[in-house]
Amino acid sequence: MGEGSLNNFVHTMIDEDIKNNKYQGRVHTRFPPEPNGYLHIGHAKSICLNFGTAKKYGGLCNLRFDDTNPSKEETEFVDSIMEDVKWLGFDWDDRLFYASDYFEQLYQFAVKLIQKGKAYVCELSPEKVREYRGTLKEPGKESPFRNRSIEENLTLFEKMRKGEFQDGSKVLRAKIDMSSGNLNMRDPVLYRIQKSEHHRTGNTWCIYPMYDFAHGQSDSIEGITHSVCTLEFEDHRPLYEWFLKELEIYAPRQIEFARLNLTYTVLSKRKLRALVEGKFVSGWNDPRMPTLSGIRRRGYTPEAIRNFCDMIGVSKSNSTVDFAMLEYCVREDLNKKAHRVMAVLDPIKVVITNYPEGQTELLDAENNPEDASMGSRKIPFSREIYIERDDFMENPPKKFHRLFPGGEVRLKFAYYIQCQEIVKNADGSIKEILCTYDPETKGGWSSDGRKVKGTIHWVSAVDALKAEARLYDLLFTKQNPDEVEEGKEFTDFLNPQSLEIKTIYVENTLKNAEIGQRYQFERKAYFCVDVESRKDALVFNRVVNLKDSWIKIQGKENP
RNA sequence: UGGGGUAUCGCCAAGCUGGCAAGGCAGCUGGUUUUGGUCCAGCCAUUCGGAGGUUCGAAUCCUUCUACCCCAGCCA
Repeated sequence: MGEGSLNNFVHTMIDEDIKNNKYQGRVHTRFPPEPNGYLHIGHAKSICLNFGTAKKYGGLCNLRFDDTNPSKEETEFVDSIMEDVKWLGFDWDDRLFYASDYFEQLYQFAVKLIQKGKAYVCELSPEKVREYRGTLKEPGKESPFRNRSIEENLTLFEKMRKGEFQDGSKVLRAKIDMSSGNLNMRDPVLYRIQKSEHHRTGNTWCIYPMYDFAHGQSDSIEGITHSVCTLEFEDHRPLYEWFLKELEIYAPRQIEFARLNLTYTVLSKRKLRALVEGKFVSGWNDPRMPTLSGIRRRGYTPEAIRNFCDMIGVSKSNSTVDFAMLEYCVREDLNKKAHRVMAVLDPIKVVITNYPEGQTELLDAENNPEDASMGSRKIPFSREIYIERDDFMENPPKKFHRLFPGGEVRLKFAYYIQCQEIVKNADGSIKEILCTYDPETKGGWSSDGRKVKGTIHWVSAVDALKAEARLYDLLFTKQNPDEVEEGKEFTDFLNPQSLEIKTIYVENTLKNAEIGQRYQFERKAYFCVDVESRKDALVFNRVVNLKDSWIKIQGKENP
């Protein structure tokens, strides 16, 4: 949907509407978040669908905050939502709206309904309302206040607005059908009394419209053609349509699609909030969170997210997307964009015994083999270097083509080295590895046609910079953390290894790495400079590992 | 017999005017490679939740059964 190129059932419906000249060929959507939390990857699906659809059809998409419940909504959230939508790459131009913009209009709509004898003020307590509503299988009972006169309803409703009644003492209800199989049609509440301050209208109102009474009418006022929402609103559609019909106003078409579910994570505001409030993560923007702010900090790109939304499609079946698909999307994007750089995450020292002591030379290293225009850099090489601990094995298995006693490997961009000796500590662990290099192989090429099986990465010990690496992994150990047995909570399945902090060595060209910059640490993973990073204390977040087929081979050889 | 939905490869998902199952992810085989990365080539549903039926022919139409999801907030 980033390009609006893929088709889906929503587009099929729009195509029909266009063919039938419904809405005169217009396409106008909206993204309607409630500002009561941070946006997550599931919202990205909706954003891409709504803005993407508008783009595809040359239409418009509004950003509208559904702020009808003052007790839950805050300005902090509207700010973060706007930031996230922009970051994702979408623009609402001058069409920023709030349901609260329409409070007066909505009030007048309610008055109209009362005048038509289609709404009444009900004084049943919340408990009684529930009781009278009936159950899923049994019809409800009519409220004793259902047949008040229009005049009395008008007076009472006006007094509600004036603040003459206590919170919860009265509500305005639609008069529809207490025996409907669809509970939403059993005289739904339109307005409740809530004397709390609204983030935008302050204290000018003490009655607030319910979602059902605000959403469709807001869509109508804005001239929305296709009101796309998630599946759970499917049984609200008859009500959505009932209001527009009774109010005799322009009617958009509501279309429902399946919300996103992702393996190994949770995507409900309630649970995400619980993770933040329970300090299981550092905040809404913790790089392990599926929030857009978390994902952004982690190092995901908007392009990768948009591509992901294109890839997963849009349908009505309740599905759970494999987290691997998201990871595929970032790798694909970062492979093209990220500078390659060398970093050793788990160092072991190698001394090149025949290399002159105290000497340092600069070697050429290309920044991205996928894109020559990204140029090259100079990296320092010296007598002592660090290599990755698992790039050396004293007793290598078959097919291990890295460094081992007597073996020769290529140090990427540098020289061929051969392992001569292992120096151990008193406890038997390896202290350092002594190697010799072949001066004729500078740059990593040999003129005699000799072949080496492996190429490994390294950093010059004296030149390397120490840095902090935050290695993130899946937040949960369970594919579906929402599915918990009796007595357990979703937080019981948090992955204790979701964050590992290490001190690593990186090549000194990273000295001026800027916050938000993404790199590929050769042969390891993509990393992104964290917001907490400083010049003298670099911090890198692991975005995602590179694919590693060696672990597969290893598993097969040594089961 | 509450109402509303959904069922196509391990995971997403096309297909819906009936004509003989796209694509992606994952996986598997090979090839290229100064990243065991990328890239390239090949493989991966005789079958479309089950059972009947209509038809020369059905994932697509009809009947019926089954499974799963959503709804009893003065939340959205």
